[in-house]
Order: sequence, then structure tokens, then C-alpha cells
Amino acid sequence: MNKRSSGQSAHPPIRRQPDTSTANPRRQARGQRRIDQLLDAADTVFAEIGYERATTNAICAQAEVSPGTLYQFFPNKQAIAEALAARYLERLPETHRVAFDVASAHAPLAELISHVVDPFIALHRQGPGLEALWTGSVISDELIACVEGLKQHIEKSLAALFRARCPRANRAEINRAAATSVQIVNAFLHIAVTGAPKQQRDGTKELKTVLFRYLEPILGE
Amino acid sequence: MNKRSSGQSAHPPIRRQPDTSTANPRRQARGQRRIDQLLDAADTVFAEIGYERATTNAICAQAEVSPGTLYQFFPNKQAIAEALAARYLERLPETHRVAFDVASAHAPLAELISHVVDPFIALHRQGPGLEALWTGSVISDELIACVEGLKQHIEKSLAALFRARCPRANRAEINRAAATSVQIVNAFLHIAVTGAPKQQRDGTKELKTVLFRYLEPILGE
DNA sequence: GAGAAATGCGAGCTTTTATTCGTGAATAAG
DNA sequence: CTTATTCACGAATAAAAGCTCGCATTTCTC
Repeated sequence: MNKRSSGQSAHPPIRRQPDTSTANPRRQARGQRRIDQLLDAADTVFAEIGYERATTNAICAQAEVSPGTLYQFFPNKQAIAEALAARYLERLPETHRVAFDVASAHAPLAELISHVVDPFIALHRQGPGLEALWTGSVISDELIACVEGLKQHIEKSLAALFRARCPRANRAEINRAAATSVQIVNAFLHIAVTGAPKQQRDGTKELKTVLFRYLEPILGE
Repeated sequence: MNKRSSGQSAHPPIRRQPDTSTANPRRQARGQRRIDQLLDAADTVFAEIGYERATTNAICAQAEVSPGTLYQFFPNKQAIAEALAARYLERLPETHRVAFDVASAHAPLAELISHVVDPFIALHRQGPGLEALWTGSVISDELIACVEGLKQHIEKSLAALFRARCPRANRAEINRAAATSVQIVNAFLHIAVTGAPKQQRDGTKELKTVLFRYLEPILGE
């Protein structure tokens, strides 16, 4: 059954398993372009029907590429989702830096909220698939852990911002407020990112209203 | 290829396709018990791994029943989810009746909130699978439409309650407040229903806090 | 008790979908 | 130009999952 058995005397034609790591030195520019193209396609397909219902063939079709090409760069379907998540992750620090700028800690509450919320909405608007990854990530344990860690991190940054604003406030209450705020933002993300432009604007505004009324008693005006 | 071709002269052994409609007059008590058993199993499995990852075999195993038996009562996997949704739907009017009791319209706001929210949390605690259906229902267009209709209905009932409380409030604002409130409750459902009892209690309390602060400027104390 | 219908079983059929393999063109290195 | 490597293809493979079929058993009706 071994297909290589006929030519044992010659150098065995070792099929090098494709190196899918991002740091492959031999990767050509063309390859990187294909990867981006495939990730874009996956982003679109995931956003449309979710990870589970997305077939590798559908991703290939969307990218106008054959299955063999896809598997040249990704060892399996799960790896596509993880690579896509990684690509989003790269953009996150910038968003994070802008959103949690300490300078805004003492601005009026409404301004502070906008300053934190807007960058995250903008991030989600960059790619339609982020929400699918963020919310319905029953994809792999690693990915779940990654997203969970991310939320924790955001929560901590938010708590730090709150503490900078109100140094003498109750610590437990601040932490709870941060967790709840993240929860609220998540709830409104979908409506604030998808749908008609007017809906998006209204949704965003309403989100900020909810946050303002919730946070005002804790953080003051 | 036709498996029945050998015995054409005899009465064709018509396999009556099993009647899966809920109103089958010939259904025996045993059959109804099996259906409930299968729905319970599906509820458990859906809650654990979600609809997509749930296999019919897993549901059969959970119900300790063979695949043939499952397909005696359900034409396909999708129908299981729909039947489960229908079973929850049956319980909804009662919840609805209790929650939107007009008598509570003029109670203090905190009381009103508890009166509306608690029955819904109780409903979700009855079966772990409701949340999977409610939130991640990328199952079928019908089911999506059904859940969407349900949310609309709840929204309208809530708006009616708000209007009963504040007859002279701005109509558009009331509707918006109802929609937002539903959104907020949804966001907290998971945490208020799953997890450790303490988490559930804390989550529920926090949910009510958010609602209170959001609604207070609109509905008054 | 006898016939008919409902229920129950589980091996296996069918479809779907992830993944591979042989081949060959494009590209980089020497 | 020659050679090694990457990139690309798409039919073929294989595993998974949905679903069926013939037959056995139970229950209902008369």
C-alpha cells in the first residue's frame, strides 16, 4: 500500500508537510497573499453562516481557490479560525491603547464612555467575522480560552480606568461595574455593527445611554 | 435498484411514513413518553454542545434509544429542535401571563422589574437547552422567525406595561426602552441561569440594577 | 385470540465534508 | 539554464453523521 515502496533505492520523495506557521522564512509573497485571501474568505463565510456550518469548500469557493491550496497553508479547518482570530488579535493592542488612554479618565462621563466604546465598535466593523468568533466561539478549547482571556484583560483595563477616575471608590464595586459594562457592550455589539446605518447609530447611542445611567451613580458625572 | 421490485404482485408493503405531527390521534401513551424522553435528551445535548455539534446518535444515546426510534417520531434533526422549541413555547404563555400582570404596573420600579424578570429567569432555569435555542438559533429560518416573533411579542407586552405605568410618556421612547430592556435581559440570561448559585444570584441582582438605573429616568421611581 | 397499527431495533446505506495525493506550473537560487 | 522549493489544482479518499429498511415486539381494537 505504501506508494513510495517502488523506489526505495533513490532518495525517498519525502512530501514535506506544508509549513503553516506564520514565521516560515521560505514563504513567498504569493503565499502570504493567498493566506490573506483565504482569511478574508473565511471571515466572510463565518460571518454569514457561522463556523460550524461553514464548509472548507465554501471557504475555498469564496476565495476562488482549490481545496488543495487551502490545505497548503492550513492543516485543518480549526486552524483557519485560529489564524483569523490571530489576525484580529494583532489589531487589538492598537484599539486597546486608544480606548484605555488614561488621559480621558477625568473627562465628563459621557465623553469617557464614547472614548472607550467607539474604538471597539470600529474594530468590530473592520471585519464581519469577528463577532462570530467573539460570541459563538464553540470552536476549540484554545480559542475559547483565548477569547475568555481577552475579555478578562479588557475588564481589568476598564477597572483600572475606573479606579483612575475614582481612586477612593469601593474596589469590589469597581470590578463588578467593569464586568457588567463589558457585558452590556457585548450585548449591543451586534446591533451596533450590523444592520442599516441608522440602526447602527441608534443602537450605539442607546448603548451609551445604558452605560451612562448605569455608571453615573458609581463614577459620578 | 428498487428494493421492492421482487414482489410486485403482492400488496406493496407500503411503509407508512411515521406521523410526526403532534396531533396524531393514533399516538399511544408510550409514543408520547418516548417523544418527551427524546426531547429531554435533545435539551441536554443541545445545552452541552449546541445544536450544530449535537449528533442524532448522541441524542439517541442520551435517551437510551436507537436511531430508528428517534426517526419514528421526528423526520429529521431540525424537527427535533423545532419540537423542543414548541414545547418551550407551550410554557411561555403562563410565564408571560405572570410576568406582565398589569396589577404590578404601579408598584415601585424595583418591584416591577423583579416581577417581570423573575418569571423569565425561572423559565430558562427549567431546561438548559432553551438558551441554546434562544441565542444561537442558526438552525432554520422558521425557528429564527419564531424566536424573533417571540421577542417582538415580549417587547410589545413590555411596552404596554410601561405605557400603563406612564400614560403620558413619549410613545417612541417607551418602545425604545422596551426593546433595550429585552436586550439587556438577554445579555444577562446566561450568567443568571448557569454557573454557581452565588454567581446566579449576583448576576440576577446586577441585571436588575442595570435595568433599574436605565429605566428610572423614563418610568420614575 | 386475531388482525392491525404503533413502537422499537440496529446494521448499514447515503450524503456530506474534511482532508490527501499525484501532478504540474510558477518562482527563487545557483 | 538547471534544479530545488513553493504554490496550485481538483479528483479521489475517508471519516462522520444523517437517515432508512426489514423485521421483531408491544399495544390497541374487535
